[in-house]
Amino acid sequence: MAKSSAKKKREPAEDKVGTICRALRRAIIEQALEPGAKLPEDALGERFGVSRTIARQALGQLAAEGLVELRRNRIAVVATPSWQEARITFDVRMELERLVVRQLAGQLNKAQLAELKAHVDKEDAARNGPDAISIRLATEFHILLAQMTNSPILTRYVSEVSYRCCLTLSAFSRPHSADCGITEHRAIIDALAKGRTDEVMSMMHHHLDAVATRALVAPAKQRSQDLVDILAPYADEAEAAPVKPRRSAA
Amino acid sequence: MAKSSAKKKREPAEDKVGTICRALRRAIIEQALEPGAKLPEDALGERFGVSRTIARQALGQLAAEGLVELRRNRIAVVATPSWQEARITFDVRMELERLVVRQLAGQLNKAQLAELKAHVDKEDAARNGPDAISIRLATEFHILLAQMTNSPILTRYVSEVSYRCCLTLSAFSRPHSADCGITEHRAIIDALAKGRTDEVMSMMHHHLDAVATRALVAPAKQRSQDLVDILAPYADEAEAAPVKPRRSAA
DNA sequence: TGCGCCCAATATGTATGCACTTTATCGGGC
DNA sequence: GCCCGATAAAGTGCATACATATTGGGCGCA
Repeated sequence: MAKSSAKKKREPAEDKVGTICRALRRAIIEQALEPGAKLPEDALGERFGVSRTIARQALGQLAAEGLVELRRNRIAVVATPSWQEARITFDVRMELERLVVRQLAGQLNKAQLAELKAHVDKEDAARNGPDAISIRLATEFHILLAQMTNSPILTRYVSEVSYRCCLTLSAFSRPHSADCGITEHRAIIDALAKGRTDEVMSMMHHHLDAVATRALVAPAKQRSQDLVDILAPYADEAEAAPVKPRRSAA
Repeated sequence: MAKSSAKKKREPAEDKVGTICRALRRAIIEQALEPGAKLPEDALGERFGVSRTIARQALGQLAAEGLVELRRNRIAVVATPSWQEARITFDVRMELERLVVRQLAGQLNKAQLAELKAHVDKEDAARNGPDAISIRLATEFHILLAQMTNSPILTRYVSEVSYRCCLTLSAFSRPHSADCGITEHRAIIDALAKGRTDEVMSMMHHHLDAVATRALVAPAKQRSQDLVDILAPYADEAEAAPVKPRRSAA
């Protein structure tokens, strides 16, 4: 809302790379693109009406965010987070979001609080819709919080790690096990409004811990992954040698 | 073109983009490139013997890491962190590194401990050398720790935020005020070896807090920046006047 | 003298072409 | 029938070319 007010005759900044990135990000977190899905530069370029150059830049950016994997001379694919990485990813996210609410506690004005509540209402409305939408909205709630800190780097890190958690959810969690608790979101808003710093930090901690636990209770859904992914955790045991897991000829 | 025999030579993968990134990163954290320094694609390409395409990709990656600023249709420049961003950057770093040592406490083998000690010895040897080298080595110590967690994302985030802290140091700290305490590094290694998790987390916290405090005691050195940088915070109010909550500039 | 406009030099934004690598297809030997 | 090597197709790696935007300087006019 506030961001469109300062626009004058600002042309469509022509940010083609950003457009493609946003589209792909959304497709990925809504699970339209599952982990491992191929992303050929040609196809992307054709779909978005740009050349491979632009598609390639977009893929590069998403790779920097950890959402896609870029292998030399190979088709880029949607990243496939490993199970043990999932744990630490959620840990990182917990700490970052604790920082966010620490910054925000007691600092939000009425407009911001209203925006947050409106967003949770949207989550509520989408509760019975497809899982993917719920997950996206829940993630966007956390990103919205981060943006309100007015700190670019905190926003960037929280966004990235949240998207990555989304990806993890889409890789490991069973249907309906991954929804962010809407009630907890409301409680966090309330605690933020009242400026109870320690309390809201603790709430955020437990909230994300609950999400992680619900999602990672068991390494389910592994069946759909490639064989090498299933074997990855076992291969790690013997990682003392710098040997790289090579995919056996199928 | 059949490989006549079973000879499979692994080429050095020719990672040109990565090479340029590493070179620029190092130049930036050693303050050979100060914040605000221009980075024209042509010049980079010529210097590294590649085309603009590659130089551009490298700049894109560094921009994703927050080390360079990319403005549309304008020459890329080394990022100029703002003073209030510096505070939150160090906060993020503190939390991330607490996670690192939490993972590592009591888990390191002798070879790893020896590697850490050897690195601190290098820091010690460089103590009387140029500041830039000391800062780089101190930063690399923290990155080395992160790498030992064997977690790519933790490594990536710690690296990025550490580099960014370096950049902040180079922008704000006065000579000799920024050196990481070597004694504290040794103490951290010792506590890690003894597996005292809570203690080492606390030590890391205070260690980084001390670095931040030494570095950010006062917004000095602003004078050396370009005028536009000094005026940036004030310009922000002009262009986004409407409803944006204003942060008080020190 | 000083202000403002126009134009060339410079630099970025993007598409396209070519070389090389990987992958898929197909035919022959065991 | 199955495995293996050759060959074609597909895709990426990279450089170059051209279009467009910004910057700096010179010239004219008040």
